[in-house]
Amino acid sequence: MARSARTTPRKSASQERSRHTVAALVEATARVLVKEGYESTNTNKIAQAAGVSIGSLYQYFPNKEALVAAVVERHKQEMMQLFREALAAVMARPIDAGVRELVTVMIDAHRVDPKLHRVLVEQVPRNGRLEVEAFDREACALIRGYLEAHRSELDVPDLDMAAFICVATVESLTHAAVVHRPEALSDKAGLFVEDLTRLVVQYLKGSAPLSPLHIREPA
Amino acid sequence: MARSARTTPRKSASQERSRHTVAALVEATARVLVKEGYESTNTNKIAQAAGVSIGSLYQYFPNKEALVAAVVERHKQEMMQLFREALAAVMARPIDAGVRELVTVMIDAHRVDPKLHRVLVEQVPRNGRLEVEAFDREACALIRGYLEAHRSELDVPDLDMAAFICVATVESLTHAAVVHRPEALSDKAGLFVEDLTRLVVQYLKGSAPLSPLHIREPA
Amino acid sequence: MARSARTTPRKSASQERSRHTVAALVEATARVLVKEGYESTNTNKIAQAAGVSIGSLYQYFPNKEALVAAVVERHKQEMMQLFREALAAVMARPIDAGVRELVTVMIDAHRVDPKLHRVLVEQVPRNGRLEVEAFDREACALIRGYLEAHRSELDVPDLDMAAFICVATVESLTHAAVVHRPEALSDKAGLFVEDLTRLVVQYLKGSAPLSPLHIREPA
Amino acid sequence: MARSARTTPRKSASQERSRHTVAALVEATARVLVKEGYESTNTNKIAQAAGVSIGSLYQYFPNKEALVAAVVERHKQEMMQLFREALAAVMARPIDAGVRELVTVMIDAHRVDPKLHRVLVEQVPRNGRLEVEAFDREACALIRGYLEAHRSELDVPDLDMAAFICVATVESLTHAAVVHRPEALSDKAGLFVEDLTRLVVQYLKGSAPLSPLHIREPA
DNA sequence: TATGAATGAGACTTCATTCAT
DNA sequence: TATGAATGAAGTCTCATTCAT
Repeated sequence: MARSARTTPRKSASQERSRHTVAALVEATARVLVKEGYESTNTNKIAQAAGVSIGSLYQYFPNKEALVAAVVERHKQEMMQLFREALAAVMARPIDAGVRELVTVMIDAHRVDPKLHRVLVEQVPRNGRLEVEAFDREACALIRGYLEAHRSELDVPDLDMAAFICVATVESLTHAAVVHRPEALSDKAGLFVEDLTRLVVQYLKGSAPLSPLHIREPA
Repeated sequence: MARSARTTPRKSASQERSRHTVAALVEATARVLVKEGYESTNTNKIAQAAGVSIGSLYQYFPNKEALVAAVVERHKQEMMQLFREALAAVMARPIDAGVRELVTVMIDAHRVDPKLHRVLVEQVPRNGRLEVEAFDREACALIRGYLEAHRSELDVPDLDMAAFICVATVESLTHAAVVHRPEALSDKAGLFVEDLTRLVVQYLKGSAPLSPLHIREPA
Repeated sequence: MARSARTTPRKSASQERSRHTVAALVEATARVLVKEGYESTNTNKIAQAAGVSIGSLYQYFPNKEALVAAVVERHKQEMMQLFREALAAVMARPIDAGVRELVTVMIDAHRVDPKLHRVLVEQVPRNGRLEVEAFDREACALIRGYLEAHRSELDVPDLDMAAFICVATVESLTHAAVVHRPEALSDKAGLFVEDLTRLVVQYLKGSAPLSPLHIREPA
Repeated sequence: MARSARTTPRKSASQERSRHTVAALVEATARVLVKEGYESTNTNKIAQAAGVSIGSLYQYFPNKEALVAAVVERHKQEMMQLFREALAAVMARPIDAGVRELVTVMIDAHRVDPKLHRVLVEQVPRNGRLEVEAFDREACALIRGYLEAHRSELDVPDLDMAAFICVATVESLTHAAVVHRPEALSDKAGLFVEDLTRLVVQYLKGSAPLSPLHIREPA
């Protein structure tokens, strides 16, 4: 199968035309992915959709996975960019207002190209190499910074754990809502945002410690 | 063909030998899936692993997808069974104790066959037909029953939304922890369970109305 | 492939139940052939259509070809029977009335089970063994007898050739009309019969010898 | 699938190399068909016989049927070409000389590649799509033109019917003779041509109205 | 650098036939 | 004698990738 190989572009596309070809290929991959699904996506279709010969495709990408990886990367960067900007804008605000804002931004981020997002999350195999890795390390690190800056507002023992839980919770609930319960976002607009915000904020602020009696010893 | 075709078994395996063959095939599919990953899994390997001829495989399953769907179904049923039992046992207990128990069970459930679970969730394409659908409707319905029974303890506006959020949160955090942060489960044993329980319980009990006033000092 | 083998039934179906099973299989083969076409006909479908197990099928027929051959044979016998009867009834009548009658009978014969006839003629491969052999030796022989009995009415040099030409002409034109020009049989009812009769009768009676001038020497 | 799919080539083979490949495939199909018969012909054998990879075969033809269809088409064109030329050459000649010439040409046409012709006619399933359609519409139309030009020589009520009968008669008798009675063409050379010519000419000229009175004494 | 024809491994699937029960 | 589960040879077709032009 020769399905070993790297997942990185072949040349750095220094020249103008090259850059254009590469961009066309990545864009075409995204389009084909959305239209056909991962299984039915193949390099011939991609090349055709890009208006590029199959030979040229392999000039720039060593294999199909590399193309998909490029799409994933581009998509991640777009979402991350929104997230970074939102976080910067929110850094100084207190937890609950900040979280609500971030939650709103995450939902919007999932709506940038929801069909593509869905294909990437649901159909693209994640073999270690090719991580959509929703609960991304970078997002965790960024959020950790925010939490640190607001340490005094929080009541959690471990910031790493807290960051992980926040990121994972928001990401997965947002994704689930966008994909499986679109009505939760439209019908009862606002309700989902509020609930999700409350979920996170209360967790972080830990207003009501659980009664110590209920703590079970590890099995 | 763009991957059409059904995903349901071909005969109901009325006779003894058939039943055995079908079981062997499903089991073999699970093993191959874990060992090879979804992409490299093919009907020949499955037939061989099952000690069955390729012809017999196609006697009972129209294609690879149907085999994988059977594995998914079996896996879902196993997890659901654990979940149902736990819920029944916990029904009378108050929210915080109950949630902690359920969270514990869910984590255990993810450890029944974590490698298989991971493959099913991460690599099996979910084309609508073949839903792993982690945040399963059935789980939501069951949890909704539990929440209803404890309505007085709760402070949430919408039980459907609450059930959805609980299920999705626990499922995805548990999965993420098992898969991406195994250390969170072993290193700081108990901490993850506690955090996750707290996350859910505080959300449900809504003890702290969201307002910037509620800033608490660290414990 | 093991596609060598005989084309004859395995047992003589001496017993009652056997005879019934054999008949059911032949009938089922005909039905499946009509419904599915030759290519898609297979022994499993035949067995199922006959309400007989695949094992039993092979008890009576060594292979698929034998089943089809049995259908062909049955069909040929049915048509032949009509032909024999008509010929007997017509034996004493003069050529043109006789031919008209025979032509009419042949057309009717093609309408007994035209769908089956079409499948047998158009789709069943004729590998020497399995001859539909439209211009059948037997028909030629029978017709030759009729022509002999009317030798004085005829103007043909060679009765074998004449019989062959008559049979082949009527058979192929009738078949072509039934299959490709059904309108020729319905729209202008009678016209086709008249034309075909005239074609044959004039040939046999040779009313107008071709002018000897036009005879070309063999190349 | 019950044999769906198209029967038309995939690309039009614009480039030189392509054209060569396509030609090689069609030629190889004809050779394999003759050597192995339709049933045993398969795409692997064709590709190998063409000295082309199986992949290339599928680049140009979607399936075996399409290849066979191309062979049928080519064969039909070749025969049609002979027929058209003969018809043009004969157009001005009177019916009996013209018909004799055309009959001779048709026999010769069947001898261009008689083995292939036999396989195409006898073994290739004719599923509507893939019509050998011996009594071809085009031939009927051409002959109709010839008959029209000689309307005054004829005594037939309907030219369409007459054209159909001529074409069908000559085609099927010629085929039957070539395939089933080769001796009729060699042993008594000329006799078959004469008989067939007489058959057609007398039918067309209708010199002898059908009536029992017209009994003639043997020559 | 671009092109697209060619490649061929290998996946999928069918179905005639056997054989243990 | 009937059954139908099992077999596996054989065929179809796809698609990632190469390479001559």
